[in-house]
Amino acid sequence: MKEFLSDMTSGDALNPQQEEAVNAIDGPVLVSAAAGTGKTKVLTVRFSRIIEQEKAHPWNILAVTFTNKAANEMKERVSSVVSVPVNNLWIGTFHSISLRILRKHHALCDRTASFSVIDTGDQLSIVRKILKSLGMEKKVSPQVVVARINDIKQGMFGFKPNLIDAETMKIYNEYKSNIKSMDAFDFADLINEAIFLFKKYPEILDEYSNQFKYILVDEYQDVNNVQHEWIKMLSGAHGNVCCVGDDDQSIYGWRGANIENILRFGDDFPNAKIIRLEQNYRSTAHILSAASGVISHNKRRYGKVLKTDNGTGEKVYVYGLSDSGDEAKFISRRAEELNKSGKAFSSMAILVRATFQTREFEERFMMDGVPYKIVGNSRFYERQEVKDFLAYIRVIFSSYDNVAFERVLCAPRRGIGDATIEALYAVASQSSASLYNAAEIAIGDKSDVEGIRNSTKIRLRTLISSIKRWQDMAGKKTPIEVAENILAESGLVEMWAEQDNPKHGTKLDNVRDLIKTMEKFSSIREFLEHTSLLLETGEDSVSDSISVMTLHAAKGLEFDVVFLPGWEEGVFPNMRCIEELGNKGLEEERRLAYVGITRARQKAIICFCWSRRLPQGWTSSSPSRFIEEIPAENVIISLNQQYQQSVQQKERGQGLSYEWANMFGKKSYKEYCASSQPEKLNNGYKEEKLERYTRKSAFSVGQRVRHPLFGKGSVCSSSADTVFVEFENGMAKRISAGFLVKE
DNA sequence: ATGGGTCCACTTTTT
DNA sequence: GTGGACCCAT
Repeated sequence: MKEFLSDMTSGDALNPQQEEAVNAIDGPVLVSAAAGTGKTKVLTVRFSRIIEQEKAHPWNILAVTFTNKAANEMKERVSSVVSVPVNNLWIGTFHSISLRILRKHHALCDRTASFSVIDTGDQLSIVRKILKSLGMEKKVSPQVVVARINDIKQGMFGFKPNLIDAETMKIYNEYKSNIKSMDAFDFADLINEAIFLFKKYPEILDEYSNQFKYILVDEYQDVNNVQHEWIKMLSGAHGNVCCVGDDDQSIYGWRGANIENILRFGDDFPNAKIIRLEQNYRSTAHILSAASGVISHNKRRYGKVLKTDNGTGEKVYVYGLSDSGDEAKFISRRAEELNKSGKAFSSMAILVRATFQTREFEERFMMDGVPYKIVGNSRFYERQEVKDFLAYIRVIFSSYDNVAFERVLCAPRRGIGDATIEALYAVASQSSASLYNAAEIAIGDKSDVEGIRNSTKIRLRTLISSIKRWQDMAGKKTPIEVAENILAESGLVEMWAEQDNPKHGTKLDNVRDLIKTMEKFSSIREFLEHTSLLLETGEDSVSDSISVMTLHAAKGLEFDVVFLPGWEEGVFPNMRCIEELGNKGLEEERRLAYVGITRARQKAIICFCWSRRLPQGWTSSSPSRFIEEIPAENVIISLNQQYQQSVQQKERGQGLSYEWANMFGKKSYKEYCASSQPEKLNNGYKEEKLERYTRKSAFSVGQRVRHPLFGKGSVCSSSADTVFVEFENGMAKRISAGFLVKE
């Protein structure tokens, strides 16, 4: 088996704990690997060592990761050492591995070989339809129903389905039969159906557990109950399972991840060996202590001591700014300065709690000419034009795909509307056929479907014949040729051109980007599989750019400099998390904070704002409790001038709130500033420099103003042309400066 | 019956 | 800025 190793890797320098983790090949092993301790290295070396010791062939090792990104990285690393075609390797996400298994046994799960995989958006439109048909559209929001359906499927209710009320169950069952008639599975189904197969057909389980002699699981702390069962079943025969994870980085509880799975590994797998990796190779001591300080406030955890030889380094820097625009400006300037002093933009990242925060940075970077990229869930596949285009491809591939066909009917508008679609659905359910089949029936010469006029019938006929032509092409030509033909003849291009806003990249360009990736696929089927599991799109790693992404997307990555904006109560920790899940939610938020800080090799810069532009409007906010939780000796806190003024204002008016009192160590704001106001930032960046960048506003903070409609009030914060005012009638609003008169 | 308009609430994190 | 629900002119 050594012949598969292109290179002997035993020379890789591993520390004693890593070495132990790599060599404990047989039997259950849990590697508790804290941030930056070489977890990926252990996994890949272990992979090749199994082969090196002639324990198994490369295709007898199953490696499961959580994200596609992690899977791709692992594939890359492994294939640099193991000379086997990537397609023979079983490295992938739970979803992609399950999909591979289901494709092979599709008939046993009541699906055709070309079943499709639907995404959350599709789920939403199906549920919307169901709610309408049950007359419940006013009663529950489809989002809530979809979330609930996924909760059920992800094993959030354990094995007690009686916890679910009858109404939800009714929708749930309706949804299930809908999906089946569409010849589709949703994400959760992929894993559930695999388990179903294993249970119902023991010979299939045997087949796979014999094949997978060794199982490696990455990010074990994020495994949900269903995935946990999946692993247990596959490893049951031999128990050769190695799970790597960090309980302090479990951040997918909302998706069903159950942190208890990692905490109780020893109960699940008796005689399990537990190995801890605590030597950190990534960050400096200040950063590590800051992160450890924060996470130590969590109760339910293994607890660990992180060590580093990387030197003391710089303290974590915390900066208070007046508003989210200032925050973006500050980070943009700071990044530019660091870049001028020799740091590549690509070694810096901005990690946000929620995607809406990225917008402010996009705008700022565009203005300042700082190269940036929004990483990860770019929502590319959720773009309207991408979905439009993919709908055509999906219909060509599977005529059962109702969601896609409905979209095709209406994009572009072709004189077919709600009434026709409803009529078609009626036909479909009557003859238990798909929407597409219903259309085929309806356009027949003799058919006379109620609610469809003759003119509509002609339009439908044109569309169906186009689709038939494309289907025919798909059998003979390359995916790209088919795609180009669709673009040319569907009318999509014209529609997008009309909708396009010249400010952004055009919709056609976005779709062209997608079409470019089709090159890699020899069939539409392969291409759709790629898109259905939302694999990475283009590699836009062309230029040296700063990365902007969510904290979730940042897990597993590292950067020299990490900016952590938006550390305010409500944003981070996120209010809804705490409301919905209480202390459990708070602990998960704290783990996110831990993930964020530990991404940094050299510098971690945290920001918080006095007022923030949220999607709904402006709010004033107080600093995140996580800031207080950073040990004082590892952090420098300072406030910009506008922030100071705002605090003074507040102090004078109604006294410091409880958060403030904590924040400043029970001192008044003035005492606080006197004692700890730092003159310089670590690299000589002076306070006044930031001020110079701040455009003068017509109104100063605290200024009394009058508005023609809302009456008198005082200014809380203001930028050049917008002012945030707290009115005497209790309202607080963001007002354009032109409407305000000084009192 | 269709589609353009306008008003509305809504955005936590992802396979 | 975004998508959906709803209204009204065609």
